[in-house]
Amino acid sequence: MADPRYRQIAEALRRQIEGGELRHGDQIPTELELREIYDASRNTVRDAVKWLIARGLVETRPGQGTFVVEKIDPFLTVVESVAGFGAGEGTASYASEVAAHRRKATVSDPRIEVHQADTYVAGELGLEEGALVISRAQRRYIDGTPWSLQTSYYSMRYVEAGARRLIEAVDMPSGVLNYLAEDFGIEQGTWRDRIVVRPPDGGEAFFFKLPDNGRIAVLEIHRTLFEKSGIPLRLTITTYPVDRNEFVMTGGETSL
Amino acid sequence: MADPRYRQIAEALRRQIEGGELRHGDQIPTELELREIYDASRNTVRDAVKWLIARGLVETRPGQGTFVVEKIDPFLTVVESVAGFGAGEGTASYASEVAAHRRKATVSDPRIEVHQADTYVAGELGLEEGALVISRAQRRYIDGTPWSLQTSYYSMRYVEAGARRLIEAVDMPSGVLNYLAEDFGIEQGTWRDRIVVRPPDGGEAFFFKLPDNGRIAVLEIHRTLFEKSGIPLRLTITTYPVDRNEFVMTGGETSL
DNA sequence: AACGATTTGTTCGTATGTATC
DNA sequence: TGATACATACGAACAAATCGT
Repeated sequence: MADPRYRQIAEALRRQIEGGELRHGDQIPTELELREIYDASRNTVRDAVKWLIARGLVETRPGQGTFVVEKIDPFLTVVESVAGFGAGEGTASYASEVAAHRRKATVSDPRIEVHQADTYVAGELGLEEGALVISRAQRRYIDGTPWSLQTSYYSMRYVEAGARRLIEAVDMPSGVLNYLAEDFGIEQGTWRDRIVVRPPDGGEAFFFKLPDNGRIAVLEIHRTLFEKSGIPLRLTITTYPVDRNEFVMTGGETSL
Repeated sequence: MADPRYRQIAEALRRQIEGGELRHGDQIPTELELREIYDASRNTVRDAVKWLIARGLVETRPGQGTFVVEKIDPFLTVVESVAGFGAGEGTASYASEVAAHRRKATVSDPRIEVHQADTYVAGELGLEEGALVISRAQRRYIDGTPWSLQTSYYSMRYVEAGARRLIEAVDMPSGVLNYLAEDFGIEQGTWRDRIVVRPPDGGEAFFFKLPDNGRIAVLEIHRTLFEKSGIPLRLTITTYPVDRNEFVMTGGETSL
């Protein structure tokens, strides 16, 4: 009784959704019908629907109606395999992510930029702020739907040492790390991950086709990879929409 | 011009907030003042404020006003240290998380329960669904504010093998893993992490004092730790409110 | 292609309740 | 206790999107 009317109506609908009476994709009663069912004004039932929207339970489609949101099949992302078998690189581990669910992964050719490192990138790569870095940004899709954005930052010193393919806008299926290891003897060592959940910016919201309902977020995994010597090799920032992914990381000592 | 009035007002306020004219904690104009400033009805300016609330930019306090939300100092959580130095256990790694920022960490005594494993727990621990498991649940605080909820699940076989302290409701500062290793020779091996972002349930919202504005989420890290032999040792689920944490994980091969 | 019916979106007005100082 | 500020609720009108005829 203490609860306001719009909350009572919203909770009643929520019970129907979570109880299975209204299933994913179903249309819920129209505002006019809800007005009669609960004997409330249209504005009040609209407040109830807004409360459900804010919690991601329903979505409205102008001219059509209000629908229970589709549950998205979570996709399992393997971020790391067992230590000692090497940090999975680029396309290789990405393909293995997809294999588990037999979906088709595609990767855009990288967009290459050379620019000055901001405070964060410089700090992670152990460079002076403003030092030149190469960024390689790729869009990754699964079954044609946008799945993640990935940008890797490298110090210019690898290019100066001859690794010119770093600044070529071509995907390296065998991996940048293999290229650096085989041709230049640069071996990877430890890595460090940082996980951040934050609201998306406009470009991300557009790329991931995120609804503009305020309850959305993206998850970022920042991986700083070091050379065997301990020098930072690269920083990779991968951005995922939070509603489409589960992440699995494996590591630690292994008995194999 | 195409945008509705409430959006225009909301965007104007958003620019003032992000541009620094309105700072964190500041009160924004009252609804009556906004009504005069933008020459709109009270309901319209309220719609604008609701839009800002949904995006986490402001919060309302009945009887007081509407305020720009305080930016929370992100706390750096070290989830894993370098492989080969062992998966950081309970209190030990938790204390090290806190040390970096000189904050005071406290942990509640665990709430112990013996119950039947559901599908997920049974699957992770390699048990039959319905098999008996021990759960040890703790609340963790930093400087007195709730910081995370942690529940660990163990198979009953460790208790049957004599590890009776597993079912005692006392915090083990030296760690459960040390106890199992030193007294019973059970050594830890690989681990696997799963990361999930989801809406909080009622208990979590209460514990973390999360505002009921629909845009909140919690981040769960599920760590399945294996014995050296490959048998699952325990499943630990740690739940964090997403607005208070950043996570750092380190691992991989090390050159030390 | 045009139209009408349906449904949600926006905006206003108004009244009353509740929380805080 | 009164003043201020946000919360809830109702009614009304028109706009915009969608769909079927």
